[in-house]
Formats: sequence, structure tokens, C-alpha cells
Amino acid sequence: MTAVVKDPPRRRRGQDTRARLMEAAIGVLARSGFDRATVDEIVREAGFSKGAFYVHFETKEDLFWAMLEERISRQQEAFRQTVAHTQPLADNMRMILSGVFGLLRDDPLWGSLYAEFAAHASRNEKVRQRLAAMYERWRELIVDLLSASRDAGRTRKDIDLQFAATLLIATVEGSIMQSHLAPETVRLEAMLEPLTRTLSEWLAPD
Amino acid sequence: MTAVVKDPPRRRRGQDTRARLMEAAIGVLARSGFDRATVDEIVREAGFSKGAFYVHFETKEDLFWAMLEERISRQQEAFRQTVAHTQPLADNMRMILSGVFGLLRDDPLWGSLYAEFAAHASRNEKVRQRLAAMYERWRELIVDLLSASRDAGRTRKDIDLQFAATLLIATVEGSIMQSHLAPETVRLEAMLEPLTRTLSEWLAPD
DNA sequence: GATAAAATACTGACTGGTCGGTATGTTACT
DNA sequence: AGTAACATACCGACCAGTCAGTATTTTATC
Repeated sequence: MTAVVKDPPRRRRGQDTRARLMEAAIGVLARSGFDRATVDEIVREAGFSKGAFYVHFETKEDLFWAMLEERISRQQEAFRQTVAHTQPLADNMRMILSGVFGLLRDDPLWGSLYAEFAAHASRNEKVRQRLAAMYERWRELIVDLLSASRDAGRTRKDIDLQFAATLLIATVEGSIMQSHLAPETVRLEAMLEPLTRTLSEWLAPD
Repeated sequence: MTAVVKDPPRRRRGQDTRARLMEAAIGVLARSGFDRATVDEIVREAGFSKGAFYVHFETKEDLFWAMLEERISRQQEAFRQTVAHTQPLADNMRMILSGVFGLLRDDPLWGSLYAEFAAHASRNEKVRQRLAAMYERWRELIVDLLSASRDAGRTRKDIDLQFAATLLIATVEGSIMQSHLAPETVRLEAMLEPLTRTLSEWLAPD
């Protein structure tokens, strides 16, 4: 009976502004990197003034954190949904790969942003820990997947799951890296099938 | 008869200074990144003054280039020497891997610097091209190696060599990346043997 | 349901500090 | 005494962050 309209309208404008600032920041940060990116440029692109920025973020670094956190949770959510159901390992593999590749295709800026994060992690212990935790979580998810697959007799038993998970991630990340640097030469789309086949073959029981 | 003392002494001092500046720059750039690294800090660390810097480098970016070029040629030289002789593929593989891993162990700063280069490549077309060319050269070297191994009947024939080379590089780079972000969890040294075995096994003819 | 008061969102000029690069001087070597 | 290597003081551009004020939306009161 009572009105269910929540999230009071007074908040709407502010949330919107914050979202638009972050949207603009993606582009500017990808183009210029964190240090070269100026707050002025970000707000100009978002159509606001400098003051608006400091209403929503304490410092420029604060924005950086917000983006990192958002990206991490988004990726992990996507991953979790992808591997929800138990299927032949090869199918899961293909879905995971095409999910990740698709994300980069639809949002090419994130390739640059990711490189930016990685570089920052070298210099900022907190960023490093956050990214390390993200990888750790990924490894866990993959280990779970492989473990289930192994119990079902679909994966060879003479393999260290931690090592396998690390190697799988390495393969994907490394491919992304090369494709990022030389998109003409190394095409992710073209690698999807061979990658799926190779990795599945490797993990299959003889 | 004539004195064989070459590389006139007046040059010696200068070359030394340049080398010391670059040495100091490695540390500062790894710590602060290109944009945050100040010329003042670099020269302070090297024990020189700003004037000395601008005797040897036109701009700060010039230093960046010098470091990139030096690193690329050094790596390629090391690689070429490592795979000079024809051996069982597994042995070559192990030598290459332990060569690369050893380089990073002896010179841990280069992990950070590499991340820095990669981030810059996203924003600077020239850096991107230079790094892309480096990867291209690597792929060629690996393709040659695999090709020879295949002709000798030591490597399976149903495999695309370009894909294999890309995958090998991806594996190594990706492992380095993870180890860089979480050195405690992902230990390169511990991965040497399993990595060698896995990759050799994959490439071996059934 | 009009209006005053209060809270919130935003503006944009300004400042304090930083830093790449330069100009000019000094030292060391030949 | 001439020249290359290096030192030092300085300048101008740039930029993160501040703040006093304006605009807009929400709440309170009648």
C-alpha cells in the first residue's frame, strides 16, 4: 500500500554526477595515465566543474581506487556467473575465455587501464595487495572448477591445481598483453578456439 | 708502435656519467614511474647535478627511450646466445626460462620497469611500436627454434608455430606478472620445472 | 500549494608548490 | 687558451586542491 519509491530523489543527481565523472575518467586515465591525467580534463569531459569533482572524491587517488574496486567486483561477478553450472571442461573454458575477450573487445580502454593498474601496483603497496587479492580469488575459482572436473573424472589427476590455475591465468593474461601491444598481429578472437583446444587437451586425462 | 689507448680519456668521463645516470634512473623510475620521477631526484641519486643530465640527455623522455632500447637489445642478445645450439627442446626451454627468470631475480627492479613500459605503450604510439617489434622478434626466434625442432622430428607437426610462439611468450609473461604482484604466492623459481615439463610435453610428438 | 528555510549540488577564480628545462658560471683536462 | 664536462640559480608553465559564492532541490510551516 505504501509507496515503494525508495532511494530518495535528492540523491539521484549526485549519484548521476559521480557516475558521469567516473565514466569520463576511464577515457582520460586510459589516454594519459594517472599522473598526466588532470582533474580539469576529467571534469571538462564530464561537463562539470572542478568543484563537483571534489564533492564526490576526496583526492585524485580516491577516484583511482573507486575505479579499481568497481572493476574488480564487476569482473569477479562476471566470472562467477560464467562458471555457475557444471559442464564439460572445454565448454567452461571456452565460455570463460570468450567472456574475458568479449569484455576487452566491448571496452577497449580497459586494456590500457589494466596496464596502468599493474604499473601502479609496482609502486603502491596497497594497490599491489588489492590486485594480488584479485588474482588470488581468481586462482581459487579456477582451482574449484578444476577440482570439480577432476572429481568427475574429466581432468587428469597428476597435476597440481594451484600450478594449473596460475598457468591458465598466465596464458590468458599474456595473450591479452601481446594482443594489446600488437592487435594486428595477435588477434584475440582468432586465438579463442586454439586456446580452448590446447588448454582442454592439456588438462584432459590421457 | 703507436699507443693503443683508445676511447680518448676525455670521452671516458662522459660515458661513465651517462651510465651512472641511467643506473640511478632505473631505481627512480621503478619507484616513481616516469611522470613522478623527477630529474632532480635522478641526478641526486647519481651524485650529479641537473646540468650533467642535460649534457647527456636532451629531455627526460630521451632517457626513457635510452633505457627501453638498451633493455630490448640486451634481452634479445641474451636470448640469441641461449638458443644458439641445437639441443633437445626441453633443455632449450629450461635454459630460456631460467635465463629470463634469472634476469628478473638479479635485477628485481626490471619487473616494475617493464610494467611501466607496458603502460606507456598504451598511450604512446612510438613506444607501442617499439615493444610490438620486440615481441615480433621474439616470436620469430621461437618460431625458428620450434621449426628446427619440428624438422628434427622432436616436435609435433599438427601445430601452428605462430600460435605456439605466442602461447609460449604468454605463459612466461603471465607467470612473471603474477609473480610480480604476489611474489610470496607465485614463486618463479618453483615454476621453472613444472613449466618446462608442461610446455615440452605439450610440444612433444605423441 | 505557496513560500520560506535548509540542505545539497555545483561553479570557477585563486594559491601554493612542483618540476622540466635554460642560462650562466666554474672546473678540469689538453 | 680553448673546450668539454659539470654546477647552480632561476623561470615559466602547470596543476591539485581550496573556498566563497550561486543554483537547485528538498523539507517545514502555514
